[in-house]
Amino acid sequence: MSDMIMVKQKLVDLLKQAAVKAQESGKLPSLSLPDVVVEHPQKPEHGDYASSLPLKLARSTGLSPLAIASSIAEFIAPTPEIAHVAAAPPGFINFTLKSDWLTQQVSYILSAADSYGNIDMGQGSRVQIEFVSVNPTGPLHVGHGRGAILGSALANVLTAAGFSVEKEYYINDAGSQIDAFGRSLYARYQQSLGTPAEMPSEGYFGNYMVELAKELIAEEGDRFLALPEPEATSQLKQIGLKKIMSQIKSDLELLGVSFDNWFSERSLYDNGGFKKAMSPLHQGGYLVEKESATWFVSTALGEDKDNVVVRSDGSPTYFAADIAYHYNKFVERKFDQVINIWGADHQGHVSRMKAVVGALGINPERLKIIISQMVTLRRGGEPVRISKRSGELIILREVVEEVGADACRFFFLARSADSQMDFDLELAKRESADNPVYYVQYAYARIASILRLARQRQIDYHDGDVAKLSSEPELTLIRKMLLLPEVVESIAHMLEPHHLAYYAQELATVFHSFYKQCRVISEEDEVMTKARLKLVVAARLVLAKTLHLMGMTVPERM
RNA sequence: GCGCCUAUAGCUCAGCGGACAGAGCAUCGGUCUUCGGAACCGAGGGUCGUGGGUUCGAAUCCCUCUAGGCGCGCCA
Repeated sequence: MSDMIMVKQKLVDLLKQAAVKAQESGKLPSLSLPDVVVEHPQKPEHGDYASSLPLKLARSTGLSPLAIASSIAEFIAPTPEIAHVAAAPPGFINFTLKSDWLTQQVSYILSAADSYGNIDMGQGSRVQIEFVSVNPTGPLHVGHGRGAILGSALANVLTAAGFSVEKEYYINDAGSQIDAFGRSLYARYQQSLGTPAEMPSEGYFGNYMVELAKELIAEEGDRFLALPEPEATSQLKQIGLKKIMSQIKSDLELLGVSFDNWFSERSLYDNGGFKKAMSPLHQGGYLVEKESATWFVSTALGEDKDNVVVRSDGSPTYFAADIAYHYNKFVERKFDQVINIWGADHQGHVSRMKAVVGALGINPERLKIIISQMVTLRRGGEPVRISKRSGELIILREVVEEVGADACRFFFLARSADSQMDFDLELAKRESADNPVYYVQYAYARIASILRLARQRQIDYHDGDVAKLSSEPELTLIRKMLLLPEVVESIAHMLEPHHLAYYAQELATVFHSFYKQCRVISEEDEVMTKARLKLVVAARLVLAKTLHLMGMTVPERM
């Protein structure tokens, strides 16, 4: 529960009520109201909130927008938050918040503490967010890092928005690519032991496979050479998978990304989940036999082609597994909402996945798929090929170790998922001092430093009077702090965590500006010192919350 | 050929139906006796890729075209 975010909602309600009263009084014709939208005006002189409702009503009523604005404004009931309401040309209604209400919010933030910014939008409904889910056939690369950061930040925000969130990694431990991985590993194993062996054409040629083979030799010796090939391949595959997975796990940990659940694709076949999921599709007539394979007739649902579910050799496709997996998410585990974060190369699967979810009798609206566009990696302006199969791949770990997890997180979060981005390692290192990460974290370190001084001087400010905060830099800072719940709400609604990075930067700017203009600890003015210390503590809370939502650290010093 | 994403200030990007289009970096010019200058203040810089349309109102919605990226397997 948050008073702040309620202000916006409260204004919407006030506007609706005022419009109805205006209608009852005859000043407005009785028509059904459009959606009432309240937003933040760009210009401060237009107040804290504004609505263009009168402009929207102008056409249907035939009245001038400004006249409508005046009529409605007249009926806005007084509230403790609002200083004044104004009708402004061409037809806006502007609201300005009361200064004393604003300053009072500092106390509110202090009492809310870590929970400030949390809202009850989700009301505990269950959301599963599945991300990364990279095939365990090689290390993570930078693009995977983008999805990882996106997913974990989004999970943080959704949690703050009152959803019950579960983060999941889907392990593709079945299928032909995993078999190719096993055969590749076997070949490298043999080669390392001096036995000539040929890599499969669909194999994994990265150097990490050679290293993996050597590691296995060091740990297990040459005992697999004695086994028949299928047995050796199968055993090596299992051991290799485990090793790669633990590598992936530790790479993610380095980035500060964790999961609640690691879901094995193979388990869908082992426990009958696959068969269960197919049955509603059979019953719905969505599966047909064609060319001795089983197809999902997505064309019947408006797709441009059908998709094979079971191959002519009887083995299920990746798509089939995905169907079973989503059946498991929605039907077995009963998530209210499922969010998948996929790379741009999976974009073509979005519509058929939604189609199949619909065919399973689940409202496709409950499945949200976020596509994160490609990251192209550069070094000194030169593009670096990112391919699991090239020997020269730049792995995520390397990047994180070079620029740091915080910088990675901020950088990846600072742009929307659907824009592709270039990431130049040289640039990131060379310009690290200008990195916005430091700007934002510096604001936090400054706050920490002020509070250290206060502690050192043993200033007791618990009785500080926030009502003394009245200057423009102070109120500007408070206004910005009050936006956090709205940012959380907006991100939870749009599933666009990049707004966090912008908000963090704005908050830091406003704080730096306040700091420059308002001396906090002053020997002459004890009253002001105490009031401002309260403000600073509140600012620390808000900044820390923002950075934590981004998954970043808060440095006491830097 | 079809589908998805992108095109906004010199650069990197926000804004996605409302009031003169914003930020960071870069450029130029200012601010330092006290809490951390990794700071602050200010200036210049944009016919929002093109051409249509819808609307009282479009960077924002629809269509055309152009350019770039990614997909379109009985791979995953």
